[in-house]
Amino acid sequence: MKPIATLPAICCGPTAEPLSQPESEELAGRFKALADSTRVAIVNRLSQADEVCVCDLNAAFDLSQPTISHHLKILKEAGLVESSRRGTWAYYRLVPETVDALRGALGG
Amino acid sequence: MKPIATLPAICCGPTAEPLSQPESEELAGRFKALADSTRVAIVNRLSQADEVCVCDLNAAFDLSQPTISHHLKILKEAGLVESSRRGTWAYYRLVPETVDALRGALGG
DNA sequence: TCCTTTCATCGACGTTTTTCGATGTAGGCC
DNA sequence: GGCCTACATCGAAAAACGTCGATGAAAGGA
Repeated sequence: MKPIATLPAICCGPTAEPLSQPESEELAGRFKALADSTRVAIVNRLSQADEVCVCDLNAAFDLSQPTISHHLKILKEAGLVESSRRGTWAYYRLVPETVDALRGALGG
Repeated sequence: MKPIATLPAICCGPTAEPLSQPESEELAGRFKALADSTRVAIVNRLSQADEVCVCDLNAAFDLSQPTISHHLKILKEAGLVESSRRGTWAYYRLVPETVDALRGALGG
């Protein structure tokens, strides 16, 4: 999914204007990234630290390592998360701008 | 899904605290209701009027009437929408408290 | 009463998603 | 080089999801 350049259109607030179909799809795609309890929990965890090692996530959830990797990929493609490697380890962190934009889409 | 009694826990903001698994599931369930472009478009439409007749939604989307009904059911179960019947017609409207709570869960 | 209209529900189908084990890749250490 | 660790990717199985046509239920009119 392409990064959020400008603030996305507002979908649901009192001042919302009609959404084009591509805009609806874009918003739905980002909400889909949060439509899984594991991914919500991962984002929650990332929001409490500057960055988190994948190894910690693997230990924190009762899921296989490929499954965690899969969820991280979905979050990254949605632009909610970014990663960097240092040595053997991969660290993930939240992209606050995307979270903010998503919150803005809900109005307010 | 049970109605939002208190404000839900914050999942993703800078001040977020660890989420229990039921809390993650509850949040993910609400995001899932918005994880479809048709439902985003329906919510967008509802946000622009006090209430909307199902017949108008059927006309506005290039989908079958059962499909629209199905999406409305999902939105209603998520607490994002409520409905009432007057005569033969059913009218749906947004539940702003739920949208606000969801926005609050994203931090801010 | 019978017919029409509006909407919800049912049953089925194809697609997408979640999950796993197996395998691949790359870094660090001996 | 050889091996171990950390992580990503692949391929497959099961579950969930979106969609439709057919049917059901309830209201209004002739």
